[in-house]
Amino acid sequence: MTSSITARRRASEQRRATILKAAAAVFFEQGYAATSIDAIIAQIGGSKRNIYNEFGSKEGLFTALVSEAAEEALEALAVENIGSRDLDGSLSEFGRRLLGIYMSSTLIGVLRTVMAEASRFPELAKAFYEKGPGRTSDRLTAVLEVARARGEIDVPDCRMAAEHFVGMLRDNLHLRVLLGLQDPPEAKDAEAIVASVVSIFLKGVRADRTVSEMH
Amino acid sequence: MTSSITARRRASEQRRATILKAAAAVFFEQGYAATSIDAIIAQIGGSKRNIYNEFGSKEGLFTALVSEAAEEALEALAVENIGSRDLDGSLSEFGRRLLGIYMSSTLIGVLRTVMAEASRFPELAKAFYEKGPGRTSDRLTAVLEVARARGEIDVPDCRMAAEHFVGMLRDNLHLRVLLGLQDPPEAKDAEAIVASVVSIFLKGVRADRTVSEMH
DNA sequence: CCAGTACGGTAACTTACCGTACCCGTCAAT
DNA sequence: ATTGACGGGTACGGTAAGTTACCGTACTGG
Repeated sequence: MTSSITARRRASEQRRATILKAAAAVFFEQGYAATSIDAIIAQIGGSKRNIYNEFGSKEGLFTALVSEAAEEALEALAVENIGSRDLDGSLSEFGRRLLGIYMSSTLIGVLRTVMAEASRFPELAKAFYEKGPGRTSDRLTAVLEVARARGEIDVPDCRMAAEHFVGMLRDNLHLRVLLGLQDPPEAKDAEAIVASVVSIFLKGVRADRTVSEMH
Repeated sequence: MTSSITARRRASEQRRATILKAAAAVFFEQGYAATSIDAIIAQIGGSKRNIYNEFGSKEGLFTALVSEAAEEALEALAVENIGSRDLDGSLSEFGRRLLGIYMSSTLIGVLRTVMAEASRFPELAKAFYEKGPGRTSDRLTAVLEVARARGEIDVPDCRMAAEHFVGMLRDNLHLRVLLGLQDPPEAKDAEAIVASVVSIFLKGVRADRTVSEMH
């Protein structure tokens, strides 16, 4: 009895996941308006009732897709506290994760569609920003403020510096990937990028030796 | 006789410009697929024959729009050589212009649509990148290499550093503007951002004093 | 074994829109 | 003044797509 109920629920979740996967492939490739429900169904079989029963409408499917994809991609950031080590280690770890996420095909697709549909789904854009890049900014700002309090760095505005740091990771390479002109970098190249970013940034914000030697 | 011909040509160019302006408003707001020719005509009056006579098709109108809008926005970068001053001045000037362009409503719209439609119009994405961000990278890389040859800076990879620099200008603030969550910064705030970026970057890449004092 | 229900497939309905054709007014040249 | 070309407005063909009505089916509970 209950087993059949849970079996049904499992099947339903399975269907839901299948739909979302196919929807991601089409929405993230073609954009919202150019994507047809038929195109999604053509990938997974079945009929449109599947989608309308589960998500109610095209908008419902799209918002569910973006929310869940963003959530999934971004949760890698939220797991544990990163600011516990020294600044170099924190920034490196931060950068590694951030770059990996930004270069993931999921987040590339989310970025493309969320930017494109920002005027049609403003609340989606807001939710995405706050859960992802906004939270990242907050976290990194806090890390920098601790370092500033310890006299390790010397910047007038930690938030601005934090935003510059994440910007360095979304540089022209990231833009080329977004534009489909290049594949995401291999792990080795990504590591080199993070090292370069952290090196320049750290040297750029570090307090002068005279100051850091004061304590 | 000839006066009427030139008058006609002027009128034609006027019409073309009017169409492009209205097309920009709609395409950049709604995206390619969601934009209807009727919506563009509704803004400027006239009939669709205007558009089809001038641009042939919806695709033709779109590619013409993106090409010309990008060209217009990006030509501010190409005017004169920037690397003639000292590095600080060059980077500041570079940053000022770049930030102004990236925050302009025109380029915000171009970025949104070019990213979204990259899979449908790959050659458009390529042309945009090469004329804009790619050229910027090249230019800045050259500036940095000159500075490195003079021993002013010390970085392993000037191109990578250049890309990081432009990335710093496209930080989370730029993302918020792209997502429609915030208006572009006022001139005063933009100046502060550029100053912060140049300060951190310059300090981050500057050669150690022991090295720069060697000559 | 039977009634009820919920789900899935077919297909139709309605709308939107690209691209084109037609009709009419306007304006210029002879 | 007449004629002809051009452009505005409208309507239409064809197609594509979002959404829903209808119906069969399979599974739940007694």
